[in-house]
Amino acid sequence: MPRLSLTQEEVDAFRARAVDVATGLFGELGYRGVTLRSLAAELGVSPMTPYRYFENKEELFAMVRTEAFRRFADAQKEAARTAEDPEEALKALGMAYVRFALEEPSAYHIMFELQQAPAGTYETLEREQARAFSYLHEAVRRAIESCALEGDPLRQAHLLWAKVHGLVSLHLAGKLEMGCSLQDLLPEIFDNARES
Amino acid sequence: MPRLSLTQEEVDAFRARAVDVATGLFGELGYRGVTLRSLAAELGVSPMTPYRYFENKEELFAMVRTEAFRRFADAQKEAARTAEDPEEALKALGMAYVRFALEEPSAYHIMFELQQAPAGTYETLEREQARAFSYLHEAVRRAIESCALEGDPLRQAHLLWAKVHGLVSLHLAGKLEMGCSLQDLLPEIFDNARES
DNA sequence: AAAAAAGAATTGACAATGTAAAATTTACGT
DNA sequence: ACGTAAATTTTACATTGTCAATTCTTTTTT
Repeated sequence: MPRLSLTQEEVDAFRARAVDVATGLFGELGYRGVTLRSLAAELGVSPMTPYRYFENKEELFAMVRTEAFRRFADAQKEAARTAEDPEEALKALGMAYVRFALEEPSAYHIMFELQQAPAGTYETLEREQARAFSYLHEAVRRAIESCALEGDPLRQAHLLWAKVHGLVSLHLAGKLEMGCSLQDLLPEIFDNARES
Repeated sequence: MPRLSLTQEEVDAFRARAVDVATGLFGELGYRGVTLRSLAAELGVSPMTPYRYFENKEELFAMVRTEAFRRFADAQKEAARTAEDPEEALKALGMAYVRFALEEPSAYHIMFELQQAPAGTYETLEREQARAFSYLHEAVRRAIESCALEGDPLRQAHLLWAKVHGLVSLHLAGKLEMGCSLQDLLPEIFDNARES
């Protein structure tokens, strides 16, 4: 009886390469702008080959988003790890958040695209999303514990997230150009956070 | 020389009806989910008829967004008009903002979709977007003038907008379900605003 | 009132896409 | 070497956006 010719490593390698290329394409051209044929061409394989590694375009897209969230979550994790006291941690997380959004705007676009697949469709994606938020949640919890912040941790974490995300969204949507840049507004958010 | 058979009113009427139907479809199914054929069927005309009234699908979509922004801007305008003092105005604008997002979530989705056409493509759309923001901007200006708020008007207006938009986005993306609802978080934002 | 003219609507057609199914190639165990 | 099953490619098709040709309507001109 013959064996598999594709090892798990090979499968993973192809997927990783495809996701990598697709990340650029999706970010640049949007979901509609990417065709599986062009992706296949970019990868140097025939049009149907990706279907051996991805269920369909939707799943490929989900994987691209998942990877983006993974990178983002890793950056958050690192920021949280580096900081010493809770207050520093919050600032570091905010900086890391914005840095990611500015360095990978297309990834950020894709991550927070409002048109979502019905919840529960892609577990890994949702797990990475949750993980990305967890570091902020934890940092806020500690900040409150050490009295650098007040209120309910989850609530305050959401508020902070909302503020930064809102700001970044408006910035990326080009709505902050009128003399008001992200850099200008960011500190205000952190200063604000301390006193509520 | 022969005359037009279609009066401007008839053209506008068809466009309005098409935009109305399309609003529901786009909101429910997303851009990809809507086909001009299905829209035409819904309107009871042949597949190509919409092309007499819209350049293409993209323009139809832009018109749908424009109308959504117009409704939103009108709601903001009304909220600003009703309020007596500047502080009330701010609160009223925030309430109106959230009310619109909750009552027309699909419109809100479409309005703030991150995948944008290159700026300058649809003037009317951009004009309505700017108008939607202008009422908040003006209210903040007055609040600062009457010392209910401090700082630079444009800056503070952007901050407020970012906060509310961020919160609403997270809510609509289903990211605030964990015991933290929009209703809970909203007041915090307004309280916060007064002290920066 | 009939014909002409041009606008409006429909129909037909085509290229691009997602993807299913068939056909082919490749690689491994015997 | 050879058979077998996996991997890939090739074919094929339905759906879409949209152009072009055709038909239908309405209005002006004679």
